[in-house]
Amino acid sequence: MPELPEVERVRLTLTERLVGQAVQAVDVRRAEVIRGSRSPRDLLRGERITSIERWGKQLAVVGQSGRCICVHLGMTGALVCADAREADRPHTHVVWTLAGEGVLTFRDPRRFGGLWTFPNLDALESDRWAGLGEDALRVKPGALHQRLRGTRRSLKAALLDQQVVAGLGNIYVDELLFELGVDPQRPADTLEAAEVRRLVGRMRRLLVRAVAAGGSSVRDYVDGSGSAGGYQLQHRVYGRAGADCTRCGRELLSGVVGGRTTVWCGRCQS
DNA sequence: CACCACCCCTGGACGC
DNA sequence: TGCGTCCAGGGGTGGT
Repeated sequence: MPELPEVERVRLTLTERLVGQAVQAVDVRRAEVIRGSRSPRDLLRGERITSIERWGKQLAVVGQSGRCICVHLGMTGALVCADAREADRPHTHVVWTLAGEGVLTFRDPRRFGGLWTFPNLDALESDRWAGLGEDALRVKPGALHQRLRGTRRSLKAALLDQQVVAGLGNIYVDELLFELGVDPQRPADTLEAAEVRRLVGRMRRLLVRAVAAGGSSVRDYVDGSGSAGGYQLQHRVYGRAGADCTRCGRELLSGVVGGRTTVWCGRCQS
């Protein structure tokens, strides 16, 4: 579930709790979640954490040497900095013991997420993040228009594609298309420049509001301090198939678009 | 290029 | 109570 707003909440909460802390020990309980070197040094043992970065739905925990760990939360991943009891929770695959007190844990029941280690942030950016589109909070209308023009897929499928723009998932694409009043099946290459400008503006507003509300906790998302978000209470379409459109009252439709369950209003989005 | 089926994996909801 | 089935959607892959 973690999309840009949730991952940004993790970044903000971990920045508060983790930056400046030193990693004393690393316990890898399930090695296959680490794609890349498993050397304790590469997992930041003995390092002080200097920053937490984000690109789209991915995070980087950066150490003083420049070494970094890229974290992708997948569907059910959580990166939590809390007291040592956090390490006892099921599906906790990696535990970093911090020098002061407390631990950082990577937990992921479904294991769609994972960790990638890099010698420095430049290597992460060039080897892994270079394949992503621009971050959804930073992309400019011109650049996005360029990408959308190049594909005949549905707008929904294009916006879900992390190579087009990084950070949106099923929840926020559906919410955004409702805000825009645009049919999810509309071909991406039919949007005009003015429409893309409006899309970028609404996308930014939607994401900023979702971050401010703590992100969406639909099932099990929690931030870097273990707290759930509240934006799920403001969803207009996601998870509301069959309910009434908040704008016109008509029953919301549900179907598969871009390979994903999609909810929209047949009247407001046509 | 676009779409599809299928894969990774677990938990929760639901029907009987 | 418990069991089977389906679904959730972050990704990837290989075939049509």
